[in-house]
Amino acid sequence: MRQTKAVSVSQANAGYFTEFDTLLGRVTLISNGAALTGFYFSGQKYFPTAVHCGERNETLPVFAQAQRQYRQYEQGDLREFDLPLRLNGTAFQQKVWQALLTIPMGCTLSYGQLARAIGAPAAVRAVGAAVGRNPLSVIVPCHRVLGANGSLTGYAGGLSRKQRLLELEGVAGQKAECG
Amino acid sequence: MRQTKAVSVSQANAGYFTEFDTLLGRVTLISNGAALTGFYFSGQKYFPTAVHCGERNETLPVFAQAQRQYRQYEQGDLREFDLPLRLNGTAFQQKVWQALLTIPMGCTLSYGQLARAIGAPAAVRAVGAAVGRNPLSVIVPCHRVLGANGSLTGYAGGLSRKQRLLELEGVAGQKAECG
DNA sequence: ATGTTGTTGTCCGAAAACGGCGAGTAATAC
DNA sequence: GTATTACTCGCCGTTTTCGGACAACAACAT
Repeated sequence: MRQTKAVSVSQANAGYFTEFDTLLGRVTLISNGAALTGFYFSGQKYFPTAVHCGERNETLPVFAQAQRQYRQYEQGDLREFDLPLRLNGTAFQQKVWQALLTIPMGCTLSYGQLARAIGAPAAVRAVGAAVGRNPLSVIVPCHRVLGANGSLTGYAGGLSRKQRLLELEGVAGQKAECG
Repeated sequence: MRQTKAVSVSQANAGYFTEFDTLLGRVTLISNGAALTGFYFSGQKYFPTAVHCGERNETLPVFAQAQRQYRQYEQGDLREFDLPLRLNGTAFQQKVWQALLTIPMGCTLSYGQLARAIGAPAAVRAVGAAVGRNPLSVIVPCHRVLGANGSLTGYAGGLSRKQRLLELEGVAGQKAECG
């Protein structure tokens, strides 16, 4: 009677979640109670399994805060999110996501530039993978990363969302490297 | 720069813990907030890493309840614990631990008997391993399992503790199978 | 444009190692 | 002759390790 995999520690789940609707579709927010740990568009790739989402919670301050700021962002009235975040991931992923946080609105970067920025110039594909696993869409602006030739390449939430986010930020599709 | 293992989900920790002293040394209790999930003697093997313990909490009802009952047990005034428990483990481990819960105070069983009891008569060593990983010392009475020849064999909290627990329960070291 | 190749972190499955045993056999102790 | 001890080997779930496949790239060749 061999077992498939084993739940091992299991420790129930990580916290709370809520949902709200945006111009780009329904969004699920996830939190550990204090910081925001997830921002996923509906149907998004790598969406965490239910067990990681925890229980629904409509009163968490960080959720209200995130929604408020997202509304402003959506209207073009917010250029930078200011929220308690918690990025759960490997050391490599953390480095990549931290680097993403430094890309200002309206600017873009290529995967290669990003790789060089974190000191792993050859790990370009690995960077691509890490960018794809970004748990905080929009807030950690992985949509500001384009191919070296300016192509959209990919987006866990779908390329059309990436396109619209960039338009919203005033990037018409081509590269817009800043500094 | 290969990485060792990756924290992957991590999801912070599982809940709360507290500590108290007993005749057999300091004990750490762990809980998810509702049920008791851990009872570990200080220095015990397989003690969960800090990340699983959560934050200190001195007011949790289940902690008070557990300490009260343990005091009574320690004095020989309690023959059976009555607490909300939560056993986190693989399916196999759960079966083993559940079986342990049915061994009455003052009785013992061998690893082989235990294996047969859960319907896996050949999985004797696996049973031994599972018994060793028991997260709720004393409460899930893994100390009541002896070798087929009545020897103490092993105990995550140290053989002397196993010995003393058995003495407390009126088992003088030899087998005391009940039924 | 299209195809090919180099690179590297992560995921996943397979395989091996590891025990809180126990039964059976062989080697001693009376 | 019994009775103990010592050793060997099979058992099986879990944990660790290891190797291969994959990918939101980029540079180069054609």
